[in-house]
Amino acid sequence: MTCTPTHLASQIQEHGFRLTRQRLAILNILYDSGGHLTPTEVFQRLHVLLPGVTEPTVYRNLDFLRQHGFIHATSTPSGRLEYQIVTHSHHHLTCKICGATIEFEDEHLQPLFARLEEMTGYHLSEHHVTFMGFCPQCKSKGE
Amino acid sequence: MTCTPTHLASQIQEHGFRLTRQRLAILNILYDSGGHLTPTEVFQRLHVLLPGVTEPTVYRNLDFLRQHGFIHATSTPSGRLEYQIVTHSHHHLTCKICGATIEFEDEHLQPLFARLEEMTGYHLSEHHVTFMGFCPQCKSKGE
DNA sequence: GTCCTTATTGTAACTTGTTGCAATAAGAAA
DNA sequence: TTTCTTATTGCAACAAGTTACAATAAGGAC
Ligand SMILES: [Mn+2]
Ligand SMILES: [Mn+2]
Ligand SMILES: [Zn+2]
Ligand SMILES: [Zn+2]
Repeated sequence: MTCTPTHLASQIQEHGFRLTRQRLAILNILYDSGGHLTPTEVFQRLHVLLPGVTEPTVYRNLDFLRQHGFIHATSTPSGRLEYQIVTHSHHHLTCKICGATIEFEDEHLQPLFARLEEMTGYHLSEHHVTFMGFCPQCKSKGE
Repeated sequence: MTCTPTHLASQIQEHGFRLTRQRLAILNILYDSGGHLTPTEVFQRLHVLLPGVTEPTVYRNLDFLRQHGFIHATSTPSGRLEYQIVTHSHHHLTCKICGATIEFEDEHLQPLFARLEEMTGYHLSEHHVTFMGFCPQCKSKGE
């Protein structure tokens, strides 16, 4: 799976979507960051590259790219979205107290997904889930 | 597990927190609804009961009640939070296309949680997770 | 009941996210 | 290259959510 901005850009065009300067810049920003970015963080960096750009363009493009599978979103504990170019399928475990986040491989979720699909008839499409808990350091402090 | 507003109210006081009219009214609203409510929905209903109440009070109390385990929150696909008084431990499966949501019992998630806890040293505290996918009706239409 | 302490509230200003619509520019066609 | 179509953008106004701080009221002591 190649997930460079260049590769994603041609995917976008192959699907018949327009490759705007804004869209390409957002892909570059996400790629360079390597991790998760909030829409505000994307906007701040994008504003440097393309001074005229506005917030609605950022929100609309992040949602557009996510809807078509070019990037992934995950919910934070506070109910916001963060975006990322996912190169290896993974999920997250975040400490409710200190925020420490670790990743775990998608394969660990597959048995559960298989069972849920069998039970419910749904097709599970989630590839970037965040679970909440307490890290080893904070475990003693609270429930 | 008794989860009536009256019972939750005494729990709040037993923990040394103050039982304000606003706090009690929010519990009643969530209890009467029976399902998930957004902060805005809670505010609209609360405003009828206690005309002077403001949005920050709603957001602060929903977060307060959640933090101390009196109510539960779950993330929607659009990255917002919804709140509920959870009487039986359950999770959700939501269709990305039509929004159809079904519940499944907590016990199905326990084997995964046990394995993650063992692998990572984290203590998983999540009791109200929403997974995304495609319902049987919408399954054919998109990935 | 009155008094006291301070957790909780309302206010005002702010940040973050969304929507309708006219102006623009991506990409196809000539 | 120039022209054409329309997806995408910027703009303006709005909705949702957060914060600092002074005013209020919950609940314990008397
Ligand atoms: Mn990730
Ligand atoms: Mn629920
Ligand atoms: Zn921690
Ligand atoms: Zn559906």
